[in-house]
Amino acid sequence: MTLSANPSDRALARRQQVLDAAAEAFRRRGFHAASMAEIAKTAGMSPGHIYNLFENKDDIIAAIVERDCVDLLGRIAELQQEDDVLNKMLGETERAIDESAQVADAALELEVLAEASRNPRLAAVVHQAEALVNQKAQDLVRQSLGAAADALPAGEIQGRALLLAALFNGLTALSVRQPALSQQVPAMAPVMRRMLRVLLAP
Amino acid sequence: MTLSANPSDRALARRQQVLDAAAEAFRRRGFHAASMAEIAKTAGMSPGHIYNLFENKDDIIAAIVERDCVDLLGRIAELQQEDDVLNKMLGETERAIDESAQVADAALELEVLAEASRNPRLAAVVHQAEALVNQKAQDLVRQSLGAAADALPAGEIQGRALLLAALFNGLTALSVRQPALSQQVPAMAPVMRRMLRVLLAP
Amino acid sequence: MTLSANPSDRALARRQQVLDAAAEAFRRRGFHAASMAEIAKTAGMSPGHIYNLFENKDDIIAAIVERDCVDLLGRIAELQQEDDVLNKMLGETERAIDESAQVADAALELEVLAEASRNPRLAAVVHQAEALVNQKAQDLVRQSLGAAADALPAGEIQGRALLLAALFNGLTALSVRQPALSQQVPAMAPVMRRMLRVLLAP
Amino acid sequence: MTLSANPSDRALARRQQVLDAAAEAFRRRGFHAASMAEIAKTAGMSPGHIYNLFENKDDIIAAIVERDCVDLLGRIAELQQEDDVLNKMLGETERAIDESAQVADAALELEVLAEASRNPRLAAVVHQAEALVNQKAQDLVRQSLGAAADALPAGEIQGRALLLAALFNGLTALSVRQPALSQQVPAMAPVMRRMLRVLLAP
DNA sequence: GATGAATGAGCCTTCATTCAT
DNA sequence: AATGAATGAAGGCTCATTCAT
Repeated sequence: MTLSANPSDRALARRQQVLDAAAEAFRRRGFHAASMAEIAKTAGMSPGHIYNLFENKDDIIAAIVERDCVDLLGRIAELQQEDDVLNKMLGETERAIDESAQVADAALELEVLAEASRNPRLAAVVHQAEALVNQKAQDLVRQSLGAAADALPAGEIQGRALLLAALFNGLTALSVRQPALSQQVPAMAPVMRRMLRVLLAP
Repeated sequence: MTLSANPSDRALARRQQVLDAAAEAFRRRGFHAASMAEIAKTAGMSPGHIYNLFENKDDIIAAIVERDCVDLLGRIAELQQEDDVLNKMLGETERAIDESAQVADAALELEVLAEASRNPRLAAVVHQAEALVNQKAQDLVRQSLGAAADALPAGEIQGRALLLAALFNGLTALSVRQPALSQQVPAMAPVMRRMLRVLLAP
Repeated sequence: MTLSANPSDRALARRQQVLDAAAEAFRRRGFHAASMAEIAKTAGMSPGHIYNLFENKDDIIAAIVERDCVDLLGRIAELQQEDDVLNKMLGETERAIDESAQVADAALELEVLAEASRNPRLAAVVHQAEALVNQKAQDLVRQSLGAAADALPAGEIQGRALLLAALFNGLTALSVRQPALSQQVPAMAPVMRRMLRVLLAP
Repeated sequence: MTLSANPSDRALARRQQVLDAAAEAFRRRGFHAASMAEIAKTAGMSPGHIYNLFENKDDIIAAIVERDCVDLLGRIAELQQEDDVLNKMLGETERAIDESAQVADAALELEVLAEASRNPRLAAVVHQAEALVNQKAQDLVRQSLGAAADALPAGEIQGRALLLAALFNGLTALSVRQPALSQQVPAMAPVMRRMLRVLLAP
């Protein structure tokens, strides 16, 4: 008996290596331009072995999306720990804008979406992830509204949650269009705060 | 001597054929997966001839971006003809959301952005287009604010213009994430109207 | 009636334009890399029209070889005007070496030979040209030997003529191998003179 | 574990297969007309795999030149083993002429030179090879001259070595121009012997 | 588990050549 | 005589994927 984890754990760790390597390669080169050879090299294993861990290249990107989704859910959950969600977000507006506008991540995110609009396998993963995120976003809005939530017309919560998502997705897209969006954060922050109030205040 | 247009016009028409074919192919398959052969076939010409009209594949997508940019500028200009920009937009909110959320266009738009984040040639075109659009967006905000525009702190106009852009870009991205976003338009519209007021009202 | 020459003359002049343009393009880029489009542009006419003057690309290079052959025959003929061929050549050894070692021309000449070893049409032209040149070379050797020529064994004249040709062809080839052969002319000239004596003196 | 050689040896053997196949294809079709597909088929592997062994098509021809250079150096070294270099060469004149005049090899050699005059990568290889060969040729001349070598003016050795190279290069070129040069060997041999004496005797 | 040699389909691009005008 | 738009075959090269070891 060795000290090493069981086979499944070992495989899981190997998968993580691949996901890390792939995420970096995809970010740097894009999904199509990143080669399996490059990923394998970065991950410190042979190209052939990747196929023992993942079905194919698509499978890797699907796994990355799933992992990123878990991250996002975690961050939403953290936010929900706060007593006053709105004020927490108002206090972190600058940071939140800046994070959404990181071009490096933006590229991968946009490419994933573009790819998902054609690749059913990836679409399924994205839709499932979005369903979870949207659910949490609605929870967040409801929590932020407090008692006032119950008085709202049907669909109001969902409308707010969707536009909240749109706003942050939009910053990601805009970060590619605007070469230096992060320098515009001071201009955007006050307006952003007003919009967050529209979305999260009763 | 014929009645036909001059050579330059002919070439221009041929270029349009290619752009139409390419836009469709890119939408259907993605930029990388769409082959020049496929584009040529759809455009009704030989692959070789495309290279008499465009430098290469990149050049085609750059031209598509430029064409789309002109379209968008035109639509903004139309909006500026209105006396009351804000009310015009409030009246067309549903239609505007729906248009931003057309998945077919979304795919191409997102892929262009993803590609631009790595391809300098395309990045230049996207940035230049965005500069024009952003200028027009600021004009629009200023016009909508009327006299109140002058009293605002520096950056306020730009902040509003940017978040206006982000909002619509975000709907585009979200349309891929949410399989049936167009069915959520009724839920989003009222919230959207409040956000537009934040962005366009004094 | 115009002042222009008759149609045939006009065509001949047009052909010369093409040959000049092609020779330059071939020298600069090589036979295969030089495109008909480039030649047409340099020649100041359309690609299509070249095909009214020449059968195809091979035909152009064949015509160039023929023209160069005429040049060479002319230079040999000039030399034959001299009373004392050997001394004339000994006096011009440096210049002769240098001329054979012009890399720019060398490239085309070598490429023509390489091409001729596979292309029967071109081979025919090269062989015919060589037959003429070799005949003249033998005449030159015989003239240089004077009365002593008659006493020589059969084949001696031909042997000398062939090695004379080999020597100059060899300088052409060597000029590509040796990056700065022209700087070696002073070292080669004295040896070259001794070799010329072996070939041209009784 | 097998008895097979280590991976590097295997790759080396595969490279040789490619070089053999490519040399044949280049000879038969020329460098530009020979396709990678043809080379791959002859070499008994897929086109793709060639790119695991060589960077690209240029790299293959460079390797062929290097291999031929090693061959030539070997043959010169053999000659240097002889006590009396000059007499050895005089005894083998016919064979030497015939070997230089093999049209099949000639085509490849000439094409390499033509290509080298435009392709810097190949030029570097050719120049480096020539530097080695020229060095050996000078050694050979010096050895053949014996003690007399020291009394000669500067540059004399180099001049002889260069013209020795030119002579054999010239036979190669001439073999393409003269359809049946090998039948002229008897005519050339006596003259050639006199020239070798000029180059190698004190 | 792990390697990396090997495959082969497919892509972008070039270019000699043709032909309607 | 002259144009230049148009063709289409072919080429070099890449890369996801497989498989013997």
